[in-house]
Amino acid sequence: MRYGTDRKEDSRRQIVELASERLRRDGIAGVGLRTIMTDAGLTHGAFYAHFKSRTELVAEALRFALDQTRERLERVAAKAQPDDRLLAFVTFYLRQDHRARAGTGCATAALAPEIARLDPSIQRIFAEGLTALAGSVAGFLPEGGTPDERLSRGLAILAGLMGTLQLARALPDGSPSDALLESGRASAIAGATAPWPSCR
Amino acid sequence: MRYGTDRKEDSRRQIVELASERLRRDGIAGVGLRTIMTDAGLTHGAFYAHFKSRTELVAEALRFALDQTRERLERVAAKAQPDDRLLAFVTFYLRQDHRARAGTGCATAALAPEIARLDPSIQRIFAEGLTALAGSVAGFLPEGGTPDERLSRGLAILAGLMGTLQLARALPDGSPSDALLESGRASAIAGATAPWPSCR
DNA sequence: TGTACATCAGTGAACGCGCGTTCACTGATGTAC
DNA sequence: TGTACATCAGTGAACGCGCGTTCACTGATGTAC
Repeated sequence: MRYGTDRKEDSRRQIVELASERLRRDGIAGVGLRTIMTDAGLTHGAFYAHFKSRTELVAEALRFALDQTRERLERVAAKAQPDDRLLAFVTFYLRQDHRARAGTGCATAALAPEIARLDPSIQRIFAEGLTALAGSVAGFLPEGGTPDERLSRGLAILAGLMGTLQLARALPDGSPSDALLESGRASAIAGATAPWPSCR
Repeated sequence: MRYGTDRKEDSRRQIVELASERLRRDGIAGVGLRTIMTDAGLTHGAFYAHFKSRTELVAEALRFALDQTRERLERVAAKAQPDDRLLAFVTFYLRQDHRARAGTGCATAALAPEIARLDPSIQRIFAEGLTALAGSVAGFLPEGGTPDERLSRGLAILAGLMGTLQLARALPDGSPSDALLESGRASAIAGATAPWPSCR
């Protein structure tokens, strides 16, 4: 080993982490390798010492973004009393700060439509991350229902929160966007606590 | 006038329409002018006889896509009895066919995250189309609430449907994706009919 | 401790390619007589 | 009705640029003695 023993691994980890931020902020089709490498304080030529292709980086960065998303929401919920976890999570998710910072925020909200257009290897990573995320949300729900029902409801709640956040981001900052965050919170709580699916 | 009197206008309309389909299918950052012009049976050089820039086309195609989305959902709802309109709309929205064909489907589901990254002139068009769309959805709701409350609820329902459709598209076709469409329908109906926001 | 050497993460020029955009030209059409 | 002309929607080569990718090279570092 020349250089510090972990130097290469540190660089690689940095690239993945900064790429995950860029992908979420600018879109997968919207960032180039030069931008990401510059973020990491390197030149673009060094890229292929770490990854065999852009696709490989996208896959790793997506996995990182999904893991980070789940860790953060679990950490927020863990700080609340069991009965308040769902509320804490929803409040955390539909915050102005989350609206403003897509780069470090929910990976599904930033990337879902784009994922559907990419190749199956990427979609598989997304599906895994999404299922794990929905499982976490399911853990915040009041008791009741089969595991499958709980997971379904977790996914549905996540879909609603994600859609609300996306629309709030697309609207210009201001009261309509703020009101949407507010009504999204109420709607998510209502959807999570309403009897279901018998309510139909 | 040489050529048929409407020839140029016909071409322009065709370009906008086909562009709106491509944008929804491949993403705004994912399509080039050559692809769109080839779709229209023309060569790329003709583009600037119709539009002053790519951005101008994106703006018009987005407007078209949003209008088409709203017209279709209103047409579907209009065919149902007043009390069944919401259900007809939700069922129409979360169909396998809609999941499969993003190009002719809901513009917000295909493009929301990307819109948030584009310039304000595009965001303004999106905000107008989205408000009109939410207004239509509000029209399908049971009576009650102020106009503002109804619009908020329309937006929240749309956000949930849109998010659900995006996630269903990102998952591989199959039973988890089908189940998500199903649970999204139940969740939307529940959210629309539940007392709200007092339910909180 | 000091010097010669081997390693290899990172550099930066270069590749072919597709992008948005420009422009001199073509050729199908309608008009004038 | 037939011919000469004017129009202009559309053609396709060319522009500079940034992309993903490759590769010969550099120079900071650790090792050997």
